[in-house]
Amino acid sequence: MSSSDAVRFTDRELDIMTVLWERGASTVAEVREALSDPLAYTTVLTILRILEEKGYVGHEEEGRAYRYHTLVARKAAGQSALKRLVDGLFQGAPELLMAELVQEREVPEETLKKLRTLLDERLEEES
Amino acid sequence: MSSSDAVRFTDRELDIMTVLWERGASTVAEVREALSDPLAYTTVLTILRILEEKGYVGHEEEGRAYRYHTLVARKAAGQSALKRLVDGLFQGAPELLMAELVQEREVPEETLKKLRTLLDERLEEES
DNA sequence: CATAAGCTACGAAGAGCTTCGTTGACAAAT
DNA sequence: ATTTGTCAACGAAGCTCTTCGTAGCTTATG
Repeated sequence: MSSSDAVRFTDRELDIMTVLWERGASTVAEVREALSDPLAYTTVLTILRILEEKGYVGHEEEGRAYRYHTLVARKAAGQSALKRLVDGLFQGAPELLMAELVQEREVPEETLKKLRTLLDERLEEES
Repeated sequence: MSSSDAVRFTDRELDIMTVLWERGASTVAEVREALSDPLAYTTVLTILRILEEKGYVGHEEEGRAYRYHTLVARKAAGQSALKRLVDGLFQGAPELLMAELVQEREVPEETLKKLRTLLDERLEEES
């Protein structure tokens, strides 16, 4: 069953969570520097505070600054978003989404082979 | 290559688009009735008008009412959302998303087998 | 003809998102 | 000791989303 999370990020929140996931715990200044869009210091701070309020990040004091860290795994966020996508646009049927991906032009053969391996493994452990 | 759409719906917009995709062209009253949440008539109308303004639906007069129809295929919306998801939460790597799906508990064996068939076909036509 | 019913158009109000300026605290540099 | 720099807190402003009430039009119904 797993928990009914509902982890969800706005566009900007996701930008910032991504920095935290990739860099690890960071200060406001560090996050700001890592972002591709040039945002004001206070803007980054504000969003970090909102993320904290929502329970997605936490912080520890480090000297006079805060160092923020994630409280949700990227994987959990991905699962949650994936479920939302399947439910919302793929009629709750994961296979429709899979088919879409498999048939997409841009996936290289290499990837498809890896996926088949994965699938085979999964199918074996099924029985 | 395809076009750089950026088809994107808010929660409520998606609710209504879904009705239109599933029922086909519909009047405001019909959409309203098909929705699971009880919304005021004008609320539905407003969102349909917004969707039209954004270019996602069109309408034709039918008697004194309008009949709304989609201008974007559900498939296109799905592809667009899928790309956004992969880029945003799966590091641009579709195989990560696929792995997630394949390893999910809830996908029945039947589905996995179908998917492998699909994969095999795709891999054959590759060479 | 008057009234009721069914529509669309308009606009407003509250909530959330995004952005940033200003303020006030504290420490480092002159 | 005064100035400069770095930081968090606060709050405001503009935008979108969501919801709905009211107004105004047109066609049936009494």
